[in-house]
Amino acid sequence: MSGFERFNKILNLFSEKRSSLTVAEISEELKIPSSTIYRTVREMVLADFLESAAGSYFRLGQAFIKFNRIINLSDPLIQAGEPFLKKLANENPIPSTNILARLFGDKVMCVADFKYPSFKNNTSYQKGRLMPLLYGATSRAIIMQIKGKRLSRILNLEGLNDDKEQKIFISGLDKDKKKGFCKTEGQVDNGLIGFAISINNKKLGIEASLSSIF
Amino acid sequence: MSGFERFNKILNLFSEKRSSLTVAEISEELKIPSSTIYRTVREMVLADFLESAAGSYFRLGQAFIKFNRIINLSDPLIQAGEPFLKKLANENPIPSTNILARLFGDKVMCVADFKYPSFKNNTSYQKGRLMPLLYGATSRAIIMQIKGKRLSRILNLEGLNDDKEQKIFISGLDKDKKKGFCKTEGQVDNGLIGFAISINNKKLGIEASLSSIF
DNA sequence: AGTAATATTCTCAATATACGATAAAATTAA
DNA sequence: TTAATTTTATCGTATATTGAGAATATTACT
Repeated sequence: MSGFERFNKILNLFSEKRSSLTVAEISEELKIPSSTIYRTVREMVLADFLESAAGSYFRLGQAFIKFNRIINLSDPLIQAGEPFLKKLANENPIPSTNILARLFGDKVMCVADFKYPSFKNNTSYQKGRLMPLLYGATSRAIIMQIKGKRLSRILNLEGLNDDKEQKIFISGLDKDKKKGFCKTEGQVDNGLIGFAISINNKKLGIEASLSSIF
Repeated sequence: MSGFERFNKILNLFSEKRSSLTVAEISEELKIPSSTIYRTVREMVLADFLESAAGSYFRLGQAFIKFNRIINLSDPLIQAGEPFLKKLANENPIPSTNILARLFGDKVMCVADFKYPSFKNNTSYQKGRLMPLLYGATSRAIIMQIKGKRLSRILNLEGLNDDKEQKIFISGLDKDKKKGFCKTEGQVDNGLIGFAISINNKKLGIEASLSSIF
């Protein structure tokens, strides 16, 4: 295993549910001797990718907050779209959450959001959370842009293996394409309605969507 | 140079001002052959720490957005303090920005903020931005907690080398300690006033502050 | 405080792997 | 199309990384 691979594997042990780990736990998970993990963890702490917490636990470090800020300030999609999100929320007569989401590999991630103050529901699309591609208007308006082999590869990855089902799904997408927007109800969050349109920029390699959820 | 070190050095070339780089630029900056950089960058792209942009440029990748979210959801200081920030802003008769900041090494970083909607000024303390320790109430309420050798080591690092000046600075801190809070005017942002109190938790190794700026 | 238990760092020799020079291929620009 | 640039692949060598185990430091407990 290469050095970087280990580094990456360690970080990916951290999750919403498991936000701190001991060296012993990391060592156990990755089946790597703890002397090696100690060394790597020390490096990562020094570089602020991890920080040591109480009880010999380690947590994700401030480097992520720092780099996240740089992305927010510089990402062309976020820069272009964020002001628009507020406008959208304020002009919408119904209180809503408004989301800018992007395709990364075979997952969708919300990269910017604006929640109208009086909108009280919780939505599953949250900045930084990876979401599956098949459900919800936010995701559909993205997958709508993909076609041919790439599309069916992704559908398979997402568990839509059956040929018939794929065809039905794709013909549904085609209808939305003609309409120019997606509307879904309760596909992701019970009781919530999503409206979405596609955004893309070939030059920048961006496949995204803009959506309102209410 | 170790693999991890290179990885870290590459990431730290990215900044607010320079948010995308080519392999040639990275190679030039780090004085490392581009064949090596290509290999490393490829690994980093694969792991979502970088993403390729238009014109053979590379940008910081979505991994940072993802891990930043995990931190926001799990960091004990943010979890405990964030709801309080809103309350503070709403109860304050003057529109303000309210900030939770933490010490990392020898720099202060804002980790959570809440800006009252009608507060229109821009403040230098922004989530994820590293700030120097010596100026502004936000930082003073943190450095107030440090003493002895560690304090003077940090003061030296921050450029306060003169012995006399150090004493003056420290006696100023002592006065604030007695008062129990810090108040500064225009030390960081012209025309803005900051109020701050210290927060710390030895068990968690957290040295922080809660501040209102208006 | 003193002792036991854990956590962390250090040492060192074997080995894997990262390195960089260069060539080849692929992509982009003209 | 050709030329220029970007990216990947190859490969022998040097070197950094590895893991076992010892040594030390820190924490927990009595």
